[in-house]
Amino acid sequence: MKITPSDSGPIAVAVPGKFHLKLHYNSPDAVHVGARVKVTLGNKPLTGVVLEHSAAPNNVKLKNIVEVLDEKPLLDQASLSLLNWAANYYAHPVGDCVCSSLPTLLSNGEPAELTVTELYQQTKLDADSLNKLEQSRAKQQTALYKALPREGGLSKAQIKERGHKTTTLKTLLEKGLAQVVEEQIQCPQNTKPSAGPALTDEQAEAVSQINEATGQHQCFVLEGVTGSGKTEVYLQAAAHCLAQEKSVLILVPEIGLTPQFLNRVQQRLPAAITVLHSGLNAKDRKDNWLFAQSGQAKVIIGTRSAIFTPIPNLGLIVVDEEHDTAFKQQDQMRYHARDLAVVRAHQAQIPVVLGSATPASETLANIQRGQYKRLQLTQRATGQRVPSIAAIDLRSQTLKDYLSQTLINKIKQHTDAGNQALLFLNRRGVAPVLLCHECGWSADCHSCDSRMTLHRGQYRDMLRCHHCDASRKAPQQCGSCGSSNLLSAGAGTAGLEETLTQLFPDKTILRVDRDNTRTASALHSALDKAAKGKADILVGTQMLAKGHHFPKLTLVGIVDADAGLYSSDYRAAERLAQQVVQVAGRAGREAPGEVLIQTHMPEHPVLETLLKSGYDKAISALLEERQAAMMPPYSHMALIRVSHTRADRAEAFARAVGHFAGQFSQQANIMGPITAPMPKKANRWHFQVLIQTQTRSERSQLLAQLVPAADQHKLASGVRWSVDVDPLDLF
DNA sequence: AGCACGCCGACT
DNA sequence: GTCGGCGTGCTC
Repeated sequence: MKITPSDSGPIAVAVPGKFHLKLHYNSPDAVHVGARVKVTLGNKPLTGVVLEHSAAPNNVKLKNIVEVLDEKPLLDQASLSLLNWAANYYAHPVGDCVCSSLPTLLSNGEPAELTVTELYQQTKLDADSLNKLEQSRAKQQTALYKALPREGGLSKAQIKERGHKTTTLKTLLEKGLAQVVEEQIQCPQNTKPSAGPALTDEQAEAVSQINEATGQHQCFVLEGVTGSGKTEVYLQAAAHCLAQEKSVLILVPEIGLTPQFLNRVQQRLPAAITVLHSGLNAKDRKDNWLFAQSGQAKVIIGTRSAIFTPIPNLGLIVVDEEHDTAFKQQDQMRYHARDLAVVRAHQAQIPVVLGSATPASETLANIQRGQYKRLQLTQRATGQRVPSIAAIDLRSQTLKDYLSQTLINKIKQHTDAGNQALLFLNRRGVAPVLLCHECGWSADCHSCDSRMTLHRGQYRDMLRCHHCDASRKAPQQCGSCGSSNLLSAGAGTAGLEETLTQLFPDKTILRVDRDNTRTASALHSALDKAAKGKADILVGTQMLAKGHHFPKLTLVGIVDADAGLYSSDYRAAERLAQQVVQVAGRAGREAPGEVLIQTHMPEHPVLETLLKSGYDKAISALLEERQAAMMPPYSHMALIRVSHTRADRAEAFARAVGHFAGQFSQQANIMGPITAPMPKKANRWHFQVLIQTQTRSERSQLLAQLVPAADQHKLASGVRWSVDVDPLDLF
């Protein structure tokens, strides 16, 4: 590892907050780059991180730092390089980026030390006393005495775990048979890993390719259908990495939703393993982070923020379910952890594995460009059949709250056979679109090549274009066939649960979505119920598509595919394709399954290709469309969102942002300002400006000038604004 | 981002 | 006469 010189004198310090220029201080004492220092900003005491030893800028008198908090660097060069790269790419202040990468307790300035706990160990006994104890009637005390180690010790929790009573411990302590030692807690070590199954040929090939890349940069895309054993490939590659004395970082979308993944890694790898996610309390988070930072933990499993963790001797990064949008941070610095994983692996010259059954379009584009190497797992390791997928043409069918008779009959058939049906609602983040029930026509913008979204009004519904801000009254008749039977896709499914209850009075219906399962425990108990087959019909959103096993599930109905196919959001079709394949993976784990997709547009190219030729071909078709339209990943976007309590102020600032953007780049395509899809939210008015460039460097140069300029603008006061580089949604 | 400084309306 | 509204500008 590179040794950072410790030096006194002027230093650049990362501090939290919106400072686009680096702040400098003077350090009378020697201090390492990456160490924390206590400084005062204005008259506020703050904890900062030393970014570099550098010459003082002109015309500023440097303050002295108050105190050096870390004798050794807390962040290593690898983490600082990544944070620097990210700050630049995502146009976010470095200081804020660096400080918020630390666990709160450490960014608050607490010492970088592991929590000290009390451990209990046995006291040495001479042969006589030991004999006496063993002969006595105190069986529980004897058992506990023998269970306690002589060196190190067990925590109270571990003692309880092993079935001893705390009162027994108390007695042992009183009798002087046990004693307390205080020690820093240690990263749990898996000493007896269980063996994994034999690999299929495809899995073995994938593992060997990853292993061959040890010590050099290569990005692999592990593409495998649900049940094809991607996890097994990660585990074997990780084991190989560990055998080379190197550490492994595994990123997962949400730890809470995949406890079985965590358990499996913990049981299988012969290493000290730690986890990093937002569900941990502050203390655990700090300890686990320090396990990783100190090199004690060799396997780090974490959610997106774990990408910034310093890990000495990192040898491999795995990103599981790489297509998952949870990897994109949606506030502060809007980074994508998968993309940063690739950057980090490149900087460290190590392999990275992106795993998914449905790789994101940009990932497939990178394969096509020859940037990433594809590893495919085509067979289900368990040998089950992949469920059949078909579309139901809704045009002119009688609908009962968006349910077709075809689907209702199928639900009856499957549940009567004692199996489960899952009805999937694709509502999240989808703006409703007006479409004709008779012919499938939809309302398009007259001046753009995009779908208009439907806004429910008090007197008359309005159509609005997200791209050019044009709006007009919603028509009463279809623009193609003249029918007055118009529907709003993406809405109108609210009563679905109720309708099902009426249709199937003798069946148990379970609804799982964010509205009725806010907490993790509520979700778990619901999923548990579902998995045990205690519900006949499941109704749910997103969360049901992820990682859970429902053994009795044989029918999946995608109720409202139109919301994805007709959406004005250019990514909606991709998301629908992913959801279809992901939910299909839930069906037929034991019995053969079937997936039915309700739509007014069965001839939609993405859907048709998906059903006929599979996911990859569907995304390829989609990528061709994007290339023709110069949409990402063939161009590069940055979305600037602006809000203010006053609409005129928000719009004026957004206009200024657009002007700056035009000034700083002649080539960039600047769209807006337009009103956001929800113009007034929480008493603030929202506007946005979309910037599109040919190259990434053009965009980052533009943003590097734009951000500080806009920040210093007169109109900036009272404005909240953010930059979203590579936005997932354009609203 | 905070936070102080500063200049104009409704209260003891 | 002041208390406090938030507009403006600075923080190494």
